[in-house]
Amino acid sequence: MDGLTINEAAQTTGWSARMLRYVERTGLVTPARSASGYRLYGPAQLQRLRTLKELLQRFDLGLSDVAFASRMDTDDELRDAVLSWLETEAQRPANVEAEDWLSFEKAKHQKLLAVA
Amino acid sequence: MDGLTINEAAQTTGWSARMLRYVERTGLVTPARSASGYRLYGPAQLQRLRTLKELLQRFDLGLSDVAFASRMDTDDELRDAVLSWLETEAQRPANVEAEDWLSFEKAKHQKLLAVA
DNA sequence: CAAACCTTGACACTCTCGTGCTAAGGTTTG
DNA sequence: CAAACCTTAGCACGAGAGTGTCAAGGTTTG
Repeated sequence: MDGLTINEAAQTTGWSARMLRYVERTGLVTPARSASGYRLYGPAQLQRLRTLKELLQRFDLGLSDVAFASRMDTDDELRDAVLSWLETEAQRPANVEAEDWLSFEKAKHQKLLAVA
Repeated sequence: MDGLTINEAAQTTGWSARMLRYVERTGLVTPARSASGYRLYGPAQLQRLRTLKELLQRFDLGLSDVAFASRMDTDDELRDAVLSWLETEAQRPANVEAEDWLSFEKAKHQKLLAVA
């Protein structure tokens, strides 16, 4: 059998076996499987698990954060949408298009009488 | 007073006043304040709130996801660390450095007798 | 074959997120 | 000045993240 079983992997990586299964569910580190279904962790996975642990601790992240980053990394549409939202400078009420000012004044003066 | 108050902003954007305060806490949309402390939403903030809502619904994201993306966008160290973790091809136990194979075989054979 | 290990499933508990609502106390405005 | 609105603080609650542990049933191996 080629690879460490879950408890062995747990001990060399510092994760608990329970968490290894959980990490697998998040899709971040997926071990191979033996014919009978045993999880088999190879060197690549082990390294990945160790660095992942470091990453999470260093920046106080959650697995879901990294999972989200991964999603953004592969889903172009998502990444573009998020980045473009972030890039539209927010804190500058100075340079906004006329159209915006219009609806703004409208709302401000009508005081929302015609809110959709 | 220049800007919509929280309840007015809530109605034009579709968020609840409660959520507007919450969104503010996440740091994603911060309104100005009047002398006496009232939140004042300008056109830029209102637009930002509307598009944020759209973004969340379109991709089924949480505010925390966008907040995290924002953090990655501004924190170079974090972004680099996360991206480099994601970029190290995981599922290829084939091309791993010798050093890795070494510690791997070691662990595999010693069966973790010397785990720290 | 029996001990040691693995698998999935599920109960449980702590935290955070996302929301609503109420309370006590200032601010604005007709 | 009184009604209407704002502020922060806090209780509450369902949902999901993160983890442990136990149960029932296969697998591996000395």
